Amino acid sequence: MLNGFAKLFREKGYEGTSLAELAEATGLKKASLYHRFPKGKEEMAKAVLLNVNNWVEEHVFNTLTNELLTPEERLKNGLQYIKKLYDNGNTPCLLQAFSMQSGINIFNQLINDSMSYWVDAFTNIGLAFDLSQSVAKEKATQVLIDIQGSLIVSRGCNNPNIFIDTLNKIEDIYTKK
Amino acid sequence: MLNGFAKLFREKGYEGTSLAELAEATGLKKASLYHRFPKGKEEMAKAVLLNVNNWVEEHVFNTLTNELLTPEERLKNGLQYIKKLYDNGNTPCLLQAFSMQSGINIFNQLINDSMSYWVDAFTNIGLAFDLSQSVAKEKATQVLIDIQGSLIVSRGCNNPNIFIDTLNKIEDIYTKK
DNA sequence: ATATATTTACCGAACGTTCGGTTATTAACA
DNA sequence: TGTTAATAACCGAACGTTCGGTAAATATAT
Repeated sequence: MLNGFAKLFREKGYEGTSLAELAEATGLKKASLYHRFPKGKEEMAKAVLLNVNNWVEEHVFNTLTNELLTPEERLKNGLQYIKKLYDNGNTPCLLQAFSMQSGINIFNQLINDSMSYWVDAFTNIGLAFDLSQSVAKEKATQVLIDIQGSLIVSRGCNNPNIFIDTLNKIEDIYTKK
Repeated sequence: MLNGFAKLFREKGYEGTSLAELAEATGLKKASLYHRFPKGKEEMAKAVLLNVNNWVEEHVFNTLTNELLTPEERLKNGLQYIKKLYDNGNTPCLLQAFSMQSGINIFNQLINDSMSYWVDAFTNIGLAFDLSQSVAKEKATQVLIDIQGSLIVSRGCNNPNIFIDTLNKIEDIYTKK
């Protein structure tokens, strides 16, 4: 159910997704959604965002910090999950979709937290590669930029390879040099 | 007038911007907009996109290819215009705002062309730095990714410095190493 | 120069549609 | 039977758009 919502929100944004569409995606009727989400559309969007965050924590973050693996393995596996998250570059980022809308909006805090979370995750892997805290954070920020930017440029240029190539390059950022 | 539209579209997206807001931004009434833009909202959005493209061509592209300047000067000045275009990282990118909406939308072709245009512009400066065509294009794509990504991450982290730092780093990509 | 015709710019009001959200009723199930 | 889930019907408000008509500006003709 939340996955169906996510697909809509990612591709159409918050304002661009109507309750009619959200209802159709679930098979339920519009009114029935208010039984599950009494606070309406905003609650649905937040639920989706939290759900994605949980997936990211479970898969990406837990992988990047899994001390049973070597740093190289953590990074490689973590990036695989990211590739999956964005469907090889064919799926827009939910954070983008929600941050681009309505000027100062309701999701700002959640988005801010989520981004910090991503930075933390990659700072962690940087530390595993024996980088200093400051360098690790610098690289982590660049990884975020690369992911977000390549998603946009991939889509804008109709070329998912740009996203794939970027993920490969991220691996090099840590392992080579 | 188009600048007022641009501000709205950039911050609220296409669907998120209403005709009432567009009218208010001009001082005209809603109905009057249809005198200037008979095809309505879509025509307004396209006019804004073309207007921005013209600005970019006039300032960014012309600077990057100005043979009266050294490659270093072209790059430095071009980046200055980009900094201005995005108001030091405080203004979202119109291409992002339009590409993120409505699934497969009406602007896809225009967005695709605009992105190619940016890649061309930076491929050009790469060639001025004596890079091969393929390496120049590779670097140009990365510049696009850096700009688009840093705009998103800057905003997401409430830290415009991320955008500024990225522009500085782009200069290094060409001038150092 | 003056009066007339034509075009341009603008606006109030209303259009049909869709928006997010609510209420009253029915169906399902314990 | 009593509680929960789902729905049909409906709401006011806002959406993008259209239209009839007015005022201002421009062109034409005398």
